[in-house]
Amino acid sequence: MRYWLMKSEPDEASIDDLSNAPERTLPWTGVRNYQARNFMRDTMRVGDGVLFYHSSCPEPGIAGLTKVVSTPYPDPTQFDPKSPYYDPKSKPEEPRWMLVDVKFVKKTPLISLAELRKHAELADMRVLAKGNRLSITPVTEAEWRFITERLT
DNA sequence: GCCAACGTTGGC
DNA sequence: GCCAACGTTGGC
Repeated sequence: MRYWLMKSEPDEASIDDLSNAPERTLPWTGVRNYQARNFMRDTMRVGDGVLFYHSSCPEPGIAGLTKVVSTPYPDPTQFDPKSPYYDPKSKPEEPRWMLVDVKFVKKTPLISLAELRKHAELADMRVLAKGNRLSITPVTEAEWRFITERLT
């Protein structure tokens, strides 16, 4: 069992959108970064815990707890010419972008970026590293426990 | 809107 | 394979 933090712009998919989705589950579409893709394709397992993070918004921070509920499969938006995530270089017989489904577990009071930065226990979190732009980052068990037991 | 940081592209 | 140019991310 591993732990992750996944960023989503709430304008596109917020924790409430996830909560209101059928089965409270959404496919994690739109990742177009190889490192983030590799995490979903190669390392994630069904049942992994996911911190759901709101980014590029007035109040960035952790907004809820979710979990991985599928094995990897091709992101359908890469083949849809009308999608902003369309990738003309990707072919169905050799899909470039893979994703997993993520399911709502619970909403948390928003744990802001500033709050996360206050705690020495979280100082090494990948998502807080200077210059980090990865939308999916690993979270250690200690970080997960600190956040889920102490900050929510 | 700014801009630092980073990933990708493409010419060579 | 190098690396400059360009595009994107994302907090502020």
